[in-house]
Amino acid sequence: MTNPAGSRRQPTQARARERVERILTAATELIAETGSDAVRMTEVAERAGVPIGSLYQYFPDKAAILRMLAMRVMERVRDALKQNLDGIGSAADALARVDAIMIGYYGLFLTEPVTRDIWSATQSDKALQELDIADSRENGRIFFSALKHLVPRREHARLQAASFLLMQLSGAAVRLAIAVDREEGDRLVEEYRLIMRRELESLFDK
Amino acid sequence: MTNPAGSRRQPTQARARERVERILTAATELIAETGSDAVRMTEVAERAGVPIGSLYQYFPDKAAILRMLAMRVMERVRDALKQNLDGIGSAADALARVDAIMIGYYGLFLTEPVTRDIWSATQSDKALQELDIADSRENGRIFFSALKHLVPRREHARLQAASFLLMQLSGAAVRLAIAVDREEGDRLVEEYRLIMRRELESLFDK
DNA sequence: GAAATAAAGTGAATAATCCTCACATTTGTG
DNA sequence: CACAAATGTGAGGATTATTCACTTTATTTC
Repeated sequence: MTNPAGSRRQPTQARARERVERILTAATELIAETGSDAVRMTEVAERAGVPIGSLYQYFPDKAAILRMLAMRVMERVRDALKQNLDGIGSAADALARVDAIMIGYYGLFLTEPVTRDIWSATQSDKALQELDIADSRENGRIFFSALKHLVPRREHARLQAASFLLMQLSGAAVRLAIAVDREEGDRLVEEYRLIMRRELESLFDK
Repeated sequence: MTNPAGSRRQPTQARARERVERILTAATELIAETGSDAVRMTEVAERAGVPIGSLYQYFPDKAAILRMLAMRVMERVRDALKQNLDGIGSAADALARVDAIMIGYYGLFLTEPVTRDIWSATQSDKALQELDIADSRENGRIFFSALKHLVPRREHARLQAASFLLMQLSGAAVRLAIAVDREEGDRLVEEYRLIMRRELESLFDK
């Protein structure tokens, strides 16, 4: 079970790794074109230029492909989060960082429609919902670590809960924003940034 | 297309209405037992004690059944929302109402696990995600109407965006809370109530 | 560098499951 | 009661995910 997207053979040779990439690329394109439900395994195989059997060599089932793609998006978001949170100096600094995180988060999906399509599909199965929650939890931990030295007197339990919750709410806000038209989405993200800022101020207070 | 869950024959005779109820009940039970993905149409038919053809008499496809169930849950939530928002007198009153709404919202899923299972499944298909957004929008309108007389000077666009966003975030917060263990869920809902309260205060301010 | 082992590749065949449709039965109506 | 409308039925067609027995290619061993 070393393959986190499910358990099948792990590609070790370069040839196999390329093949897996081809499969993922083909799946991504098809999801963007027709939505994840309408994607057929044979289509993925055909577009990737591999026989159907090869798909099942590396992915236990169709959902695993989507899971893998979702995990890659999550990784990118997490990397950006880490980078944005690195070396926070003060409370004021933290507020600016969080603002930047949200703008970047939203921007990622706006500028890469393909990424958005994958992300939207990420709710489409129970395993993915669990993955999403685990992801928020992990991001929450990172967020918590970055902030806790700024609020040494704030009880940890609350700060942890707030971090976890904010990560999940941020995802929800962004998902909503990219699902509506651009103008409204912008307004929603702006409003959410105010909410987040206020929550942080509240954690910093006293 | 009078049937909002899709378009098929609308049951008019009592016999047919009962049948539809039996189908929905059976589907609900199976979703609770195995998750919506694993539910087979033949199983639903068998448990409901009707032939497979009858399912398709009233539901165009499998997703329509889930859609119908989700809509019923949404209706219940909406009714509770309306009731809780009826005749708000003051800003302080509004804060109390919103608190009650969240507690009731969370409580609904805690006390009725079956309802929770349906609700969790509500993300499992694109049409349902759209339904969820439309639902938040409608709830946002109701929320907006209930509050706008309290903040006549606040620009409508922002209040509308905030209402819409809060309804969606509330759903996300509750979904998260019921997905984790009880203790943590309680803490998350509590934190979210603070967030919501602060957002309202901010709208009332100035 | 030949033999042995492991990894990767293959696609026709199988299995799972949704959904249809032509016909039977029941209910409502003049 | 005769006729129309609504409802009920389930074997089977259609689609599509997945398997698996076998071949080919790469890597390791001696």
